[in-house]
Amino acid sequence: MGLNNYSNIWCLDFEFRAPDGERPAVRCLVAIEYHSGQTIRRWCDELGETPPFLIDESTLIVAYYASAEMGCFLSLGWDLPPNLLDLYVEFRRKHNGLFLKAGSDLNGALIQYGLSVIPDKQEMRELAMREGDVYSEQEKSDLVAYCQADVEALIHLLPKMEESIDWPRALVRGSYMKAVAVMEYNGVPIDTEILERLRDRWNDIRQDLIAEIDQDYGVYEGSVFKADRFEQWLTQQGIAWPRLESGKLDLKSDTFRDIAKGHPELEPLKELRYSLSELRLNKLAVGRDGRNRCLLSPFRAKTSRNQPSNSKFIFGPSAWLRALIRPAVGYGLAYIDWSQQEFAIAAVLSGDADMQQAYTSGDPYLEFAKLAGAVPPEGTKDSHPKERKLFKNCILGVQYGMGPESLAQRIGEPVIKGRELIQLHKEIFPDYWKWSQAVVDYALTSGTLFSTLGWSLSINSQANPRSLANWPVQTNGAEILRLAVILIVETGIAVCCPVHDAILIEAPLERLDEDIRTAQQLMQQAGEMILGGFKLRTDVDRVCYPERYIDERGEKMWEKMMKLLSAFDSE
DNA sequence: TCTATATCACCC
DNA sequence: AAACGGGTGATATAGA
Repeated sequence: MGLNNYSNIWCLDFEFRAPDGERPAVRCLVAIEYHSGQTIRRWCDELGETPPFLIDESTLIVAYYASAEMGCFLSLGWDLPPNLLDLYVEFRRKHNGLFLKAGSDLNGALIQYGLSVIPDKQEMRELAMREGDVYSEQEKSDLVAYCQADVEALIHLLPKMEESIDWPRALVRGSYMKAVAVMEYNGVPIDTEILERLRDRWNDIRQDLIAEIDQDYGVYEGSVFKADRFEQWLTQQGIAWPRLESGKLDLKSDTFRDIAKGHPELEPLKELRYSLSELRLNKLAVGRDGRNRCLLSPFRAKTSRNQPSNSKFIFGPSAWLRALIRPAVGYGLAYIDWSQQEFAIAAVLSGDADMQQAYTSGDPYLEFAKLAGAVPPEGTKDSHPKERKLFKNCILGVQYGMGPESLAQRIGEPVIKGRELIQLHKEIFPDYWKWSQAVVDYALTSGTLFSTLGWSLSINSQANPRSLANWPVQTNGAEILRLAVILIVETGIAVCCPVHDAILIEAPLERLDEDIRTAQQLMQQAGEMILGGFKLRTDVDRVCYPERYIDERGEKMWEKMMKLLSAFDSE
């Protein structure tokens, strides 16, 4: 397996315009065949219904950040190539965890391999991004030349990177980049009418909230919370307030919550600070067709997770804003997520049979509580909610390496309770703890961790052991997600986006349930592929037009905002 | 006055 | 030194 398996290797790059929320508008394409040097240069009006070169099973397409190029294929109505190698992804894989001064973009990779960089031409990028499609002959030729420089760089980079390409799994990652392009092309349907109203009334809502509540405090200057004014107010009221080590007031919402218990007069201010921190939707990237689209930034995180911009992506800001997600007429949506995915992954990777059994029981949190003797065998979620909550917090905390103090704080119990819970976890799932320690030891001695499908992490000596122990779990989770997305997109189901351990799909109402079933099967299958046959469960949130997607955590906030909005609009 | 840093809030 | 993993981003304040 390798480059010599292919009779044609086309390195290619497009220039295109893609404003926030819109699909790419192609400007031009340059492709160079690696062996022959055959060069194809095309302005968009010279591109037809199929690519200007043959793409078959013996062809390899090579690009840097290939989701962009695949997005251009989709815009042009072309079939996506069967074999795709993304040098960005392979570069990330090879250097993940290392500090790269020049970063991981194309120039960063060129520098890393001692190749000459491409001068950054701001004017060329602006030329590609220009509105409309009227270009002079000179401009066209300049932009094509700029595009060609990138492809020539790829031609030089490919042999330098050849040795470190992780065949054949690089092709799986390439397939994911195709699926990413499809998801970015699809996007998430948004209720643009309410979005516009919220945006228009943004400042009114802010000012209204502040004016109403701050009259009793006088701690805001315009819309800015001033720490020194708050300090004055505290002195007047004779309230002692905790400080950070730096000497500044500790203004965490948790601190507000704790103090407000003894000083209920703080309650409205606490609420106000919370509400204001939630007002964020000005950067949400919504196209003219009312769909949220943004770069999903695959493989950006150290764990290879996608890392879309939180402000552009509808799943980035707080959960109440997700009520803006609404299927179009005749359509439905389904948010399908794996149940307790990381618990299951840890159970399988560690080979801890009791953890696996706890997962298989259907409710690992309750099962843990039963194994610990805190809940009788016949107990249920409803009969023992408090116990279940404690053991749930313990499981979730342990996954991230939480200590007894933090756990105790989280569950609002004395430290001894936190210690007791973690001790129970150690006694009941000893194989997990052995494995977890072994991962850290291996990481620190070998200097590298690998996932099932070859994603890797280079480790330096000051690595955080909690981070190391969690890395295989999160990384294999990311791999399961990628496989599932590849499989689901390939069946033709419309996937809107991934959300770490979940996938949002869209379908005409008459096909929705069938697509949900298929997607769930494929999500289970993806889990089995990574976890040696272990079966992961999934949960579904199903929304049909004219409903909107409501995340229960944000329901109250959404209603509050809608109330404010209609109050303003009826004025 | 502008930028860097610290801190915080949110997501999975 | 801290003791909750992986992230992005807004904001207030300190510092150049």
